[in-house]
Amino acid sequence: MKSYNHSAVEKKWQKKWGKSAYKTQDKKKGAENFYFLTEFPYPSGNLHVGHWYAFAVPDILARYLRMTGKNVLYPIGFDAFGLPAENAALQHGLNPHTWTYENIAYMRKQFISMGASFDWSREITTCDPAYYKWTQWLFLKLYERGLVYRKKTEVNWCPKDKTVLANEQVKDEKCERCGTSVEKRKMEQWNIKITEYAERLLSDLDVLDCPEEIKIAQRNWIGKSEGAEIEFKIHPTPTLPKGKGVSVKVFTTRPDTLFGVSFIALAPSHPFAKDAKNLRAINPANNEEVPVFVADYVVEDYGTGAVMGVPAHDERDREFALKNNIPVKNSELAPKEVFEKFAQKTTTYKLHDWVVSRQRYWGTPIPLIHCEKCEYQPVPEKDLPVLLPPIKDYVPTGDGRSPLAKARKWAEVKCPACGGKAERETDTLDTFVDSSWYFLRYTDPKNKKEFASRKKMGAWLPVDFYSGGAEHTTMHLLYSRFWHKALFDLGLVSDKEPYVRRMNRGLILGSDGQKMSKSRGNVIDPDEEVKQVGADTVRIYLAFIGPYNETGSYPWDKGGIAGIRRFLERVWRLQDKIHPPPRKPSAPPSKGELRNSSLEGGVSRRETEDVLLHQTIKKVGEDIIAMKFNTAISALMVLSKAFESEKAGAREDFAIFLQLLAPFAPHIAEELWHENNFKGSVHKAPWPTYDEAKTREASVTIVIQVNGKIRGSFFAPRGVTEADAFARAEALPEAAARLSGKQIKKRFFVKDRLVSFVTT
RNA sequence: GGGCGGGUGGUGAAAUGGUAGACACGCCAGCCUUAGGAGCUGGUGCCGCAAGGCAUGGAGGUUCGAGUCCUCUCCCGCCCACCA
Repeated sequence: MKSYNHSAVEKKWQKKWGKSAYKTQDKKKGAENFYFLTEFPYPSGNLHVGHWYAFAVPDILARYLRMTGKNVLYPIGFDAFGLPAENAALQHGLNPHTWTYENIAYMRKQFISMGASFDWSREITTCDPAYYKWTQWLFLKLYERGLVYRKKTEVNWCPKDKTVLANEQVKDEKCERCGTSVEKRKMEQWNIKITEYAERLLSDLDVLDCPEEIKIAQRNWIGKSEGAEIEFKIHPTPTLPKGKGVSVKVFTTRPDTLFGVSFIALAPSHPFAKDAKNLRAINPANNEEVPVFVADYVVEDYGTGAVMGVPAHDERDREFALKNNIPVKNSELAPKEVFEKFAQKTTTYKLHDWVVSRQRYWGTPIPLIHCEKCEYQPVPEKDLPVLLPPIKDYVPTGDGRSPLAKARKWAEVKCPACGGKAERETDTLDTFVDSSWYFLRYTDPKNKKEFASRKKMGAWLPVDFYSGGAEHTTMHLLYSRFWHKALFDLGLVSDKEPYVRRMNRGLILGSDGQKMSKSRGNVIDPDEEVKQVGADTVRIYLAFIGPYNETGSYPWDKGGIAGIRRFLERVWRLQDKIHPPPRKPSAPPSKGELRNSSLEGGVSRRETEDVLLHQTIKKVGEDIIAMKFNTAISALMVLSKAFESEKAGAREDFAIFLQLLAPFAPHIAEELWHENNFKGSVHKAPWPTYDEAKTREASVTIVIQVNGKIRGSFFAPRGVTEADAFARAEALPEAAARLSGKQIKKRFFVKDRLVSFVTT
């Protein structure tokens, strides 16, 4: 027999499958559609182990679903706009476009080396004008509906480089490039009214099938809080506008502490902040005058940007009061009838509107035109897409605008409304906009007339299962849910929620248990691992490392991967044992079985094997669906060991084993399938079925407990009666010794499992 | 400070309230050998010669029976943070 040459096997099948083997039709006779989505990657340069974890492991589920008869859409694409491309341009003089597309080409090859069953005919790239035309179109739909508005928002500003900085460009409040302290600066930005959907985003979480922790994270992010606004009249002072009705509204969740108020605190940006020193506020409940302060701890855009200071009840209020020699009023709580007179019930959310303007080059151009006379006008649909113009100088402008503002020819246009002189918006869109609708495009990626046709979307949406990283639980997941709801209201999609089921995967750490990073020197290069042990081994290793359905973190272990390789070597050698049909009479029982069941139940070896086979088919299928690949693989290992111990294995059993292995190790399974003359492709073979009755052994082990301690066990036929079990147990010497001379007060019987005695 | 996850052998981990540690790594012993970091067999939670006892971060509780349920507490990780 040939030895297991993983690279020959993998290359051979990857070549045979090519790019079209997993091309998905919108309809397949007799097969139900299943849309299985994984978050698409940013084309950062090359695949790291995290990519393998994100794409190769879910591929197990995609392949399994296909074998169970589902018509599975498992697409791939690239979230290709973003800052790193622009940084590469600035630092190394590369063109962001070239940089991005070269990365994509390289990563595509790596994805193929994974043996992932992506439908490459549906590949999408968000920086492709054919894609971002529709990002712009959808953005304008939201604009027309009044969901997009302009507002002054704080940005990070580097005074030396005279540029806006992204959060990730700010390290310890200093500019990453020059080390200058970053300032906060207010700039006009485009905002999307996600807060208008806060209530629906909250309530529709109930229908989402995902772990409770994801729902909780979203609820907390939305941060609904029931509270009250209370108006404090301001004692007139010369500096404030004259006239009656000058007052400060505070927001509180504890209006009942109104009697304990000893000061008012304003956010530094509050309109009265400048005059705070001279102001006195009047508590409406008791007409007491209290001082007004400005305090850093009051958040400007939460509540009303002003709080009532109750040092007796609030830790931060107390701290502030102590520092400023404000008296602490040990209060009495106000009765409901009293505070309700002054407190206006309100609901606030922590969720902020979504700032989508970016002063960046490498993003989707915002399709708006500014005219002196007509203000902002949308770019007419016939002029979409607004193409990103090629430029040579990616250095940001000194006034905080995107480098695009330097492309004068591109920026200067006629106003679509009045035909007068006008200028394009030169900011680009946050890349979270691009990724808020990408899964819609996968259903109809080549459509030139629509972002996706109703019919195609109808075939696949909503997404049946969405797998991704925990870091996207709040931002991306919430943005895309919002976007979908907005499109639903516009009548553009048919579902209120984009995803039916969502799961977060864990994290792969370096072998030192630390997060993988170049600076720590613990980065694993998947290409190198694939070269040494093969893609199948790396796939199974990652799936085996820990439960995929939990957000734990698992260190990469060199020894562990060698163990998986050993497993596949053993699988390879199993073919030596294959015996052609008809089945041989059963072989003599092994030691293990003597210990187990054959003495008691009188079962033959063949029956015992059947039980294990049926148990394994059941377990592997159930575990794959639950994304518990680690225990599925363990079951396959157990089955392979059982086959190994046989002198000659049945051909049909080996076929079943290969079918079970196929989703995990697609190449070796296909090779062995082919080499042993099974028909067609193992990946087109149906998933093996099991007989529930045959998953149960004929004999069971009954455990004996006396006063809560385990004192022994015995074999009995399955279904043994309560009376028989007690009689057998009491007769057993180890139990009898504990029971003699005592009175049995209580007996418990758990069918096919346990008897328990309680004595005096 | 808030929220959310976790604490089980030397390690990654298993375990519908019913024999804790499946499977795998590592380690130990032996076999084989073309002397390889290969393969095979057996062993491997802790204490103990044994009988037996003790073990799922710690302390209580419920139960015939708790890793699993309840209360308190300590520690670790992640996310958000002067969010009233």
